[in-house]
Formats: sequence, C-alpha cells, structure tokens
Amino acid sequence: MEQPTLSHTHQYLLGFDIKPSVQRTAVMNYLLSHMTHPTVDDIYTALSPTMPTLSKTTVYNTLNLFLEKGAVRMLTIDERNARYDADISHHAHLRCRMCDRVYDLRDVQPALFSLPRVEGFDIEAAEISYVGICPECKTGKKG
Amino acid sequence: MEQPTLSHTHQYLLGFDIKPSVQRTAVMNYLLSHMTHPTVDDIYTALSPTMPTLSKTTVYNTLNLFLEKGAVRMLTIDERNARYDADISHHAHLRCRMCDRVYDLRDVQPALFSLPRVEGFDIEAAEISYVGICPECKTGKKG
DNA sequence: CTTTGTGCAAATTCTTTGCACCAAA
DNA sequence: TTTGGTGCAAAGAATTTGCACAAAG
Repeated sequence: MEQPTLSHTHQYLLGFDIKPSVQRTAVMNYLLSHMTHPTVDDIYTALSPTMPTLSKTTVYNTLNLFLEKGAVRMLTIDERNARYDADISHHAHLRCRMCDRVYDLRDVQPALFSLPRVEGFDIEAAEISYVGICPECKTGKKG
Repeated sequence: MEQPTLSHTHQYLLGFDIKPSVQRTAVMNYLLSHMTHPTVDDIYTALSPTMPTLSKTTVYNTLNLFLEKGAVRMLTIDERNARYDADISHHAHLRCRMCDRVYDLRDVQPALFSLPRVEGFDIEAAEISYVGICPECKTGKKG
C-alpha cells in the first residue's frame, strides 16, 4: 500500500474544504493508506499508540465530517459496524462471511452503477455488495 | 396487500423446516402481508396490541431463526436498524434518505444479480441498494 | 417427563451528546 | 480573544445473553 505523506493528506483535505487538524490528517492518512474499509475501532486502535490522547469521539466526529464533505463513503455492508472507504469512485464490495473482511471488486462492470430511472423517485446513489468466502478462509477451512 | 391466512403461513413455515409456534406464525404472517422491510421494532409494535405477552426478545429469536433457515433476507441498507424481507427473490432496494422507508425496485434488471466470478473467491449473494428521495418526501418538501 | 420456546431483566456493543478544556487565527 | 476542535464521561439505542417459567409432544 502506498503511503501518502502527511502534507499530501493535508492538501487532500483542503480540496474537500475540510480544515486539516492533526487528528483529521491522521485519520484521512490512515484511510488513504489502508484501503481496507476500516471500522471506527480499527482506526482508533491503529492510531492510538502514536497518538495517545486521541479519543474515539474524535474519530467519530472526524468521519462524520468527512461524510458530510463527501470525502469518504460509508458502507452498510456489515450489519454490526459502519465501515469507511476513502475511495469514493464507483466500485463494488465483497464481504467475507467468515472473517468479515471487506474487499474491493473493481472488475465488476461500472454499468451496474448507472442509476435507474423510477417514476417519482430521485435516485442519487448506488451500493453494490456481495457476500461470500474469501481465498484465505477458503483454504483455511479445508482442501 | 394480500393477507395470507394463519394456516397458510403455518404451512409456509413447515416448508422451511421451521416449527410453527403461535409467535413464529404471527411474525411470518406479518412479514408476508407487510412487504415493507420492517425493523424488529416495527414488527413488535404492530403485533403487541393483539399479543400482549409478546416480547421483543422473541421477535429477535424468531427472525434469527428465519434467517438461518433462509426464510427471510436481512437488509443492511439502513445503518441504524436491521430490516427483514420475506421476499427472498432477487430485487433491488431503495431507501429514502428523508423518511428512511425502504422500497422494492422490481424493474431493475435482474441481470444485476448475476454473481461475478472472481479468482479465489466464492461469491454467494448480491445486494443492490439505492439511496434517494421518495415521491412523498419530494412533494412534501417543496414544489 | 423431557424437550423446546418464550420472555423478563441485565449485559454488551456501537454511536451520539453535553460540556469543559485546549488550540489556532 | 474569539472561534472551533478535542476528549472525557454519560446517555441512548439496538441487539444478545442468562435464566426461570410455560408449552408441546
């Protein structure tokens, strides 16, 4: 995974009209360098060691701000935790029902993301999700 | 909405290898006659008046059993509450971001539900979700 | 009788809120 | 000095768990 510099991330936040505090930059930097659709807890746990004063509230605040500004996408693929994706381009997701990891599926036809026209509705966004078993869990299980 | 009789629902449950108690039959009957993707609370609130001893725990137990037996589908389209759909055929959903109602989109090409083949993964199910504004909220808002 | 289902209360987990303190312009 | 950001502790909401009682075969 490519590691964006903090100053790159700083600029990136400005592009979304977000004031880049130390915490916000750290959270976005984590999202950009770990495109693993982390949960709030994943982010907090990862950053906590190097930022001991960081609070989970700030992670929540920060992600909600990013959502409002359109800088991240929230995935509802996992019924337990919200997951966040800094890649706001159109791509499908696959959740492994054994380990709960979420993978990107970039090969899936982008045509799927064309929004259908339905009388009377304003349709604004699409989310395409799959559930299955990932390679690791498949081999880990048996043959 | 067509109202299945309780004895029809009773038979329906047997078809999924589910022992039909009074409570289970009532919950499934509600799901079959209200295809509105209700939450646990919706179901509990609706049945409670005519079944005063019903508990929310039983609704949870029952829905989890239905899920295991494949008799209902759980939707993750709403990040706050789990929603349940007794229609296990392939169809897309649309959530109104103003009122949070969930609608069926049967017109959407069923081709969307063909499962992609990805090296190393076993892909088992697809969920296609849209977010937008429903007709009621559109006109309720303005113009 | 024996097994399974139900339902109360308590526990757990995820997320939001209220508020005091800190930091930046 | 004024505005906005952070973080603790508490509140809130959704779901699960433990256990005693009830129901069904």
